Amino acid sequence: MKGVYVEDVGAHEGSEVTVRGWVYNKRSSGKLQFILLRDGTGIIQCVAFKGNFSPEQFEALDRLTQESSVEITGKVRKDSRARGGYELDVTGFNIIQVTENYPITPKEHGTAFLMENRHLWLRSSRQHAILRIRHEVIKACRDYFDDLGFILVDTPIFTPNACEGTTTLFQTEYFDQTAYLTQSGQLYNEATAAAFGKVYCFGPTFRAERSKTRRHLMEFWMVEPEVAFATLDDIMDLAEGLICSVIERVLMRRKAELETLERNLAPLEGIARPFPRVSYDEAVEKMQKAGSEIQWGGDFGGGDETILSEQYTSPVMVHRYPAAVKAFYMQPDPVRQELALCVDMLAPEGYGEIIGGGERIHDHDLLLKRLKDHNLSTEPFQWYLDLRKYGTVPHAGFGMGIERVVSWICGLSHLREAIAFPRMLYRIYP
RNA sequence: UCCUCAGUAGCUCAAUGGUAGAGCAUUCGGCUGUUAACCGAAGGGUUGUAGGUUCGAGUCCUACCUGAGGAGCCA
Repeated sequence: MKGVYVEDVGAHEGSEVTVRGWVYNKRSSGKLQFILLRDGTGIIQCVAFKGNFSPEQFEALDRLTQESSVEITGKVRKDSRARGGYELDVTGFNIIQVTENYPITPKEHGTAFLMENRHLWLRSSRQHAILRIRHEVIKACRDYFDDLGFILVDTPIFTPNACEGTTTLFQTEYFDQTAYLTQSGQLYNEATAAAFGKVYCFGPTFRAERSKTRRHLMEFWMVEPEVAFATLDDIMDLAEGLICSVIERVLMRRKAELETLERNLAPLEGIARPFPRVSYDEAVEKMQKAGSEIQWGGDFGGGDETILSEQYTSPVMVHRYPAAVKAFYMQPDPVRQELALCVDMLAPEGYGEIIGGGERIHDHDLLLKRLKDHNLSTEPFQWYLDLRKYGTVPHAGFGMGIERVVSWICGLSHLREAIAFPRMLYRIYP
C-alpha cells in the first residue's frame, strides 16, 4: 500500500492507510498499545488492540522501542482525545528495524550531550519547529527579492583574497595556490549589480574569529542584496521591508511552530513600519543617558546594543557610524567626511545586530586610497577597482544573517539551534 | 585569546572527609484509553586524567583534558 504522510491523514478518515516513520514514544496497557509514530510531517497515535492480532504479532509490537522504524497500516479515526485530531486503529505493520539504546530519552538532557548527538536531536519536536521556521524565513527572503525583480546571482565560496581585511579568514589549499573561504559575497555582488541592476546572493559565509558567544557561528548563512544607484535611505527601506515581510510570513504560516517553542508572539506582532532610524551620534547619546560607558568613536558592545534596542518595539536602524570603525569600502558622508554612509539594524529583545550594510565607495581614486590606508594589497582588487573605471555608479547593499533572524524570531537563547549542524569554536562534530 | 563555573550509572542529578544513591532509559512481570502513562522487580560505577594531603578522598590541594556561560570581534 502507498504511504500517506501524517499531515495528510485527516483526508482519509474512515479508510485504511499506511503511515511510515519512527516510534516517537510508546505506552501500553496490557491489551492495548499506544504507539506515537513520527514521520517528519507530524505525529500520530496508533492504537493496537490485542484481540486483533496473533500473540506473536502483538508481542512484536510490544518490543518496539523509541525511534524504531516501522510501517503501520490502520483505519483513520477522528478522535477528540488525540493531539492531531486523528488516530490510527492498527490492522497491520511492518517493522523495519527495532532500535536499541536510543541515546536521547524523553527526559531532560544537557546541551553538550545534545550537541554531541545533534544528528539525532534534530528528530525532536523543538528542533523540528525551529528548522521549519528557518525554512520559512529563507523562502520569505527569496520571495521578497524575487517579487521586487531582483536576480539571484550566487557568489563564490573560494576567494583569492580577503573581502574586508579586518576579520580572520579560513585558509585552504587551492591546488598550487592559497584560497580563503568567503566571509561575504558583497564584493562580487557589486560586480553583478553593475550587470543586472539589482541582485542578491544567498549562501554560507565563514568567519575564523575565535568568538565564543551565543551570537556567533564560524559558518553561517547570509542573504545579501546589492542595488545599483541605491542610496543609504533606499537600502534602509529595503531592509525594513524585508524584515516586515519575513515576520509577517512566519506569523501567518508557522504559528503552530512558534507555539511549540512557546514564543511570546506579542513582540513579533507589534513590529510595524517605519522602524526607528537613529544616527550614530544620537545612539551614543541615548546609550550614555541609559548608563553605558560608550564614547563617541567606538563600536557598540553587546550590552550597548541591548540598551538601545530596548527603547523600541520594532528593530532600530543605526546609521552613519564613524568611518574609522567600519570597512574600507564604505562611502563617506558628503556632509561629514568622518562618517560612513552605513547602517546596522538591531533586533529587539536583546538579539542585537541582524543586518549591516551601506553605500559603497564608487570613486576609483578614493577606493584606491582606502585600500592603501588599510594596508591591503591592490593587486587582488584590480577587478574590484575596474568596477569604478567602467561606468561607475553610486550603489548600496546589505547583509542579513539568517541564523540571527531565526534565533530572534524563535526566541532562542543561542544561535546553535538555528542551523542543523552548527560550526562553533570548539565543535565541528557531527 | 581572556575571565568564571562544572565534570559521579547510557542520560539528568544526589551523596558533613567515613559502606556509591534516585529518576529516566534498558530487561522481566502487571494493567482495554494511555498523553513525559502508571505499578512491581532486576542489571548497570576505575566518581574526566595524573599526582599530592590524610588512618581514610566523589568531597581538600596542584597540573592537565573536556564541556558550559560570559567578554572582545562581527551577521
